[in-house]
Amino acid sequence: MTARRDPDGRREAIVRAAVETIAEVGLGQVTHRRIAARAGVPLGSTTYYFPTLDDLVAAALREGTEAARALLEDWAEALTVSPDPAATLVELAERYLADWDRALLEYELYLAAARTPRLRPVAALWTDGLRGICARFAGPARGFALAALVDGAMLQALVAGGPLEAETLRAGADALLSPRTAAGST
Amino acid sequence: MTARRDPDGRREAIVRAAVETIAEVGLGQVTHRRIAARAGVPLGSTTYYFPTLDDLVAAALREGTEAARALLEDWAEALTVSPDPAATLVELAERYLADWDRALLEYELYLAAARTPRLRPVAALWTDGLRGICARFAGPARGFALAALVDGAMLQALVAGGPLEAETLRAGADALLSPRTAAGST
DNA sequence: TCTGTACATGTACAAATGTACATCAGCGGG
DNA sequence: CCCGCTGATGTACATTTGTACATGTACAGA
Repeated sequence: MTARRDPDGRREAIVRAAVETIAEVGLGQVTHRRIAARAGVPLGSTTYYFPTLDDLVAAALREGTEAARALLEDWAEALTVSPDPAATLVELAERYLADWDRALLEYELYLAAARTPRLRPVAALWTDGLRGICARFAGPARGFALAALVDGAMLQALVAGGPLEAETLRAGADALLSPRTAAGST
Repeated sequence: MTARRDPDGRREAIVRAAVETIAEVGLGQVTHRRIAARAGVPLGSTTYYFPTLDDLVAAALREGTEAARALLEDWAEALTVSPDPAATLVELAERYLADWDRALLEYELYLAAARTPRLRPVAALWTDGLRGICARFAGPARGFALAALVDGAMLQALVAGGPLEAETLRAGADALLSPRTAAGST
């Protein structure tokens, strides 16, 4: 049975393949041919749906990041009902990092955004989301610090090629979430 | 006056050009030709001194990171004599980030190390150095958290394309360096 | 059934790239 | 000055890549 036409589905399959390809080989090694092969479509399809490779990559980064950001809603909920937000935050970060590809994609996006201003709104999907959540529990300044800590701790785990250092993040979260000033401080 | 032979100097010039090229265009767009042009040497020189582009890139990453790590000794000294280590740390991070290229190189290295285990020892030059210093002031767990916070805060500044958020880092450093448990806690 | 439009494909091509290496140049010692 | 070794150069080449597009196919409406 020959597949029926499904332009939307095909376009999405290409974007999904691009997400996976970026995670696997990094932005610098992404090619049309790699994406096409991964999506199981002919080479010409990638340029049919996207004018340039940059456009395809941008679409992939956006899609990957939107998926990650959607997770943050679960984070917010889990932290809200948790009797121990610091411990919960550690668990959430560990779980996030368990999907290595997703984490790599995030940092690929960060580095790309550092060089390419038009990607910054995409990167902000995650950073602003995370910061917003952390600020809800620790106030603005400490909350933003907590978000930076989470990002930094996960990055360091990636660099070391190992798991998140739970005690490190736990100690930091404890300090930043300590009841001393979190709720009422400016 | 024709330049005399200086193989060591030439090799270093190539590595230096590679460092600058990586910072400028990112690891994914680094080419022999770009490095050679930047170093002001003929194309063949890059392959004369380095068997592969990967070897040249690795040498550049190492050199760039060693230079950055050497700065950490200044950090240690400044923090030691400072009456307000948190404020000093913020200043040091701000100054580090003022050299945008250097900061970009660091994160390029991080991301590369996440994918390429043989680069991890190079990345560890910075992460271990920073962690060691922070641990000296905040103890192991909180010190490691502080190091992650510094890395995360700088990364977020790069992503946003703006300056370091001093208040954020300041708030985090204050919390992690608070006298409550820093000196004696395990 | 025919037709026009949209979807899809695979080829072609110019440009770029890493690498290899034949050849040339510099230099020091005899 | 000559020679051999080391340093240096620029060309060549096979491969890869992004992009363009002619051609073919699918499909809905008349």
